[in-house]
Amino acid sequence: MINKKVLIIEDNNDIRENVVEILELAGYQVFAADNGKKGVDLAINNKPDIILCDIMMPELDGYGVLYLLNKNTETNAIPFIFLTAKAERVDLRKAMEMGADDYLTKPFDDMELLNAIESRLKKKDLQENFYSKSLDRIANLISKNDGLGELKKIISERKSRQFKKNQVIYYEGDKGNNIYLLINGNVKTIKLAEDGRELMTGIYTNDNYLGVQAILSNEVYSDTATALEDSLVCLIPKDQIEPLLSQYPEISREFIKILANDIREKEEQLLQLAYHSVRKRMAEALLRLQRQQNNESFKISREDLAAMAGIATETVSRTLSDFKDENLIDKKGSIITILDLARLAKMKN
Amino acid sequence: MINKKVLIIEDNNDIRENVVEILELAGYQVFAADNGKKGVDLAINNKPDIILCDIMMPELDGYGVLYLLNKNTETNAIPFIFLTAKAERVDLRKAMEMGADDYLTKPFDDMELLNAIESRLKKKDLQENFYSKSLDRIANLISKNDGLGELKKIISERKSRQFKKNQVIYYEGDKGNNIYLLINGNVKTIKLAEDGRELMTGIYTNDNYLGVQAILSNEVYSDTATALEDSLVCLIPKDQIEPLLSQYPEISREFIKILANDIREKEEQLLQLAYHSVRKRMAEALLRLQRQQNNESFKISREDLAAMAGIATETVSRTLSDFKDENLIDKKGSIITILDLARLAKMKN
DNA sequence: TAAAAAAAGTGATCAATATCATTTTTATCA
DNA sequence: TGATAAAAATGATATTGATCACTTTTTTTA
Repeated sequence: MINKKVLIIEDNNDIRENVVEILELAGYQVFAADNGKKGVDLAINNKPDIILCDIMMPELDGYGVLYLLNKNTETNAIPFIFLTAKAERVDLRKAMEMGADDYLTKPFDDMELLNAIESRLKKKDLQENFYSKSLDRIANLISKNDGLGELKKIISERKSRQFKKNQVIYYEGDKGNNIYLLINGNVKTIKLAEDGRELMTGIYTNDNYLGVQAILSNEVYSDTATALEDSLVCLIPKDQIEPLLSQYPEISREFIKILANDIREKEEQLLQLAYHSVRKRMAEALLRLQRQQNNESFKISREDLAAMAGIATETVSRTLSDFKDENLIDKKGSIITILDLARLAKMKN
Repeated sequence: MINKKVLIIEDNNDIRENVVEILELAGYQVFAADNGKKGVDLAINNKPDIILCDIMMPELDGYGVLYLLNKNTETNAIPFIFLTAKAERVDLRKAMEMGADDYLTKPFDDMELLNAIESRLKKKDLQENFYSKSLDRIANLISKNDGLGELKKIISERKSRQFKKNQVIYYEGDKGNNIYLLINGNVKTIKLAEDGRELMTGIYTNDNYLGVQAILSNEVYSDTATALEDSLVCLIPKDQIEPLLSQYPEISREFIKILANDIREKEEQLLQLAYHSVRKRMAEALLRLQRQQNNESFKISREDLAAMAGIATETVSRTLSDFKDENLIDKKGSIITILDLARLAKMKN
């Protein structure tokens, strides 16, 4: 087996050299950088299997490193571990939402370090394993004719990428670079109103494509996609999609269907927002979740429900309580179970 | 010049024979049917230039004849004149909205009959003339490469069809048979809520395509398209579109763009419906109309405005009155003029 | 051009739901 | 596990915009 490559980015010489020593002893091939900029360069040129990175650094701090590596399709799937002093822990949450996979609090001992690296590499392996298994399912979805075969090939050759709960996959207004195929997990797309309230424009699950509209129309993303739970995603770059579209009409057809469906759903949603009561909109949102998850039980925050139905969170709470009293649903914390699907669907107001 | 062909459908022998006699004397080639069914057959087989049709008839009444001929792409562009007894005038309005071009009240004299036919044929000629002139404009829109050239050819070979104000072009739930290219006029698409209120999902003007989503996804129309004013439309049948899609990726691309745009607009509308105040939604609707018509002044009913913004007509009246007081708009009857575009666009609530 | 019909506008009232403030429950972390 | 933070629920209140009933204006038709 070839030695795994580790990149350490850390400005403190003592710590950095110490880490290099330990890792080399443990049999890893180690690259080291003493600031963020050099670190990013090393990452891009050497494609390490895992990256350790300090937060407070001159030139480019750890957040910046993570941000840059995430933007790059060649490096965004590499596991990323932050090294942090206790004081910096406050804003670590944001970092985790940006896509960091783990963090180590300084000072850490040898075993802590080695365990963290090993377990993260193992998780990554499991993930890739899972991805290649998922490809069979996807292969079945994409029927067998020529053009779609090409699409399948591209998907199977791409690396998957894990997005953590609440991590943003793309932002509204970002230049569209990828179509995202959701292998496993749940993702919402939202639009932000001027006053900061958000409206959920879509909710996606296994085998759904995200960002199709922006890529195919050559525009920026028109909404923000956020993982509702840890989600495994395959990124299909625009420049790989485009030649397929001109060559294989079947692929265009496939995407046209996705878009057309999207329009139908959005029109339905429009009608609901315009004229349905809050009760009815709540019911519709619950049914949509049930359909999406293919399960009577699901976990969702009141905030997300509010964004789905376009109402206030307090009103969501009240309406859900009413529904529970009427034995339409059951709820325990953030887990909601639909008890009477038929009656929920027939709700008049 | 070849004699124009006239079809008369009338169960009363005296009237029918009299009409045949007059028309033949006037130099028309005349076909006659004594009931609706035979009339429809004759129309389909002989492609008359104009059809005269009684309303009250055995077998199939005049409305049924009009309905059937409208459904048929070969006959739906033929001018259609109703012959009606005074008593039947009450429900004639519906007939006109179904697409009848004129009506004659029985009894009518020779000159009335001949004038009606002649003026209708002349109008039809003018319309076709206008259509072929419009084709240049459309040719410029559709750029020059191969596939789009094919599309252009199809459009230029198709007959145009005139829809009258308030006439329905297609209904929500109808099997999608055509893409409609709006040559001239204004069309709205609406969805009907269970309680009968309608929400405008789109508004279309010159050079816009209608029904694309249904045709490309092979589904039924997801909304109802109605002419807001007399509108000239080119019908492009599904079976002519489909081979183009598989052959020419440029055409798929063209339609993909249309769909993607549609999604963007609908998402924007969703956000507005969800969180914007009535004032703001009214402002957005007015701006949308201004953009659409490319003119600060436009004619629109309070009812349509209500359907656009998803609010009650009375509230539309009130809000417009407020806007007028604030010198944002001017209004005279159903004609609204935007006075302060910038301030309307910046409206906060 | 007058009469009739339709559309638009207005006032009063009411219901739905947002908002604010607070309490209770659930989830997270050392 | 207990402490702390976050999420959910609840109560009181305010506001928006729908609805109903009616008047006025505009448009259509004979």
